[in-house]
Amino acid sequence: MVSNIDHKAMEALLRGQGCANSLKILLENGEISSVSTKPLINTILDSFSFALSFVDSPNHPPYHESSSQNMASHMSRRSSKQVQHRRKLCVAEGLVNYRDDSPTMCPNDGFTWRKYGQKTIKGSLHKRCYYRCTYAKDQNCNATKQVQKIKDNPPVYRTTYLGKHVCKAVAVHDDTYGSTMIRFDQDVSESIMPQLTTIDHQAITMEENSADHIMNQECDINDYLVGYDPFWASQFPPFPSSDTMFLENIAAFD
DNA sequence: ACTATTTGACCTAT
DNA sequence: ATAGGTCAAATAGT
Repeated sequence: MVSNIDHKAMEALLRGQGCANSLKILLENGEISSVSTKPLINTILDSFSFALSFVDSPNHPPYHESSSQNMASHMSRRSSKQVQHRRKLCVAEGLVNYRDDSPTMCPNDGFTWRKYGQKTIKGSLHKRCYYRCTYAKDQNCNATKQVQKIKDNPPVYRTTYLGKHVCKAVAVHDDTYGSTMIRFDQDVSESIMPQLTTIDHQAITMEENSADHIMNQECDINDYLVGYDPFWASQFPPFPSSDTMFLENIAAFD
């Protein structure tokens, strides 16, 4: 059973893939220009950002309902302090945690962030940077993220998202940011993006393993390739090129 | 002047 | 005592 939230996230992913397909056709036809490709690229990035934003959705039913149950089942085996710390880390009270390893330092995640610190991490060559939502004060948004370079060649940055966004800022796009491409030629529910699977899985993962293994998506960047799949192409017709289309669709979701 | 970033100090958990 | 996370004054950029 797919929830409404999952459906919307899937719609956004399909939209992104539709644009990727359109971009592919343009490239194959040699119709390459910033005018024709930029809107497509922007929409692809925004679609994925929008889909990711659902992961942080406070209304995500599977997370609130079942993750609490999972937590409760594990609490009996842990001290209250341990549980409190674990909660602070990630799991309880609607907090959503998601880790992304990307070849870019600032993946376009649809939100704007303000840096508030950095630390040298023991055993790591690179400092960890701490960001909080730009609207942390204005809208009491408690979302934060940590970015740390974990590989040099090729450069890979690990971004760990903590807390949930309650601000109204969505889909802020910045062309200087890169993106992580996703392969669509496998089972969508399990292989494309682990963060789109049920939060149950995340909670269990975090309990059974150390926090360092939460949603670890450390992959070779060559794994992130968009493939053409006739099934998805049939599910998603060619997408009109428009910078505003995505925001309009967001409004429609409200 | 306003906003964002830097960075040493401070706090908390282990 | 140490490590990781946050604060806040100083600084830089616009």
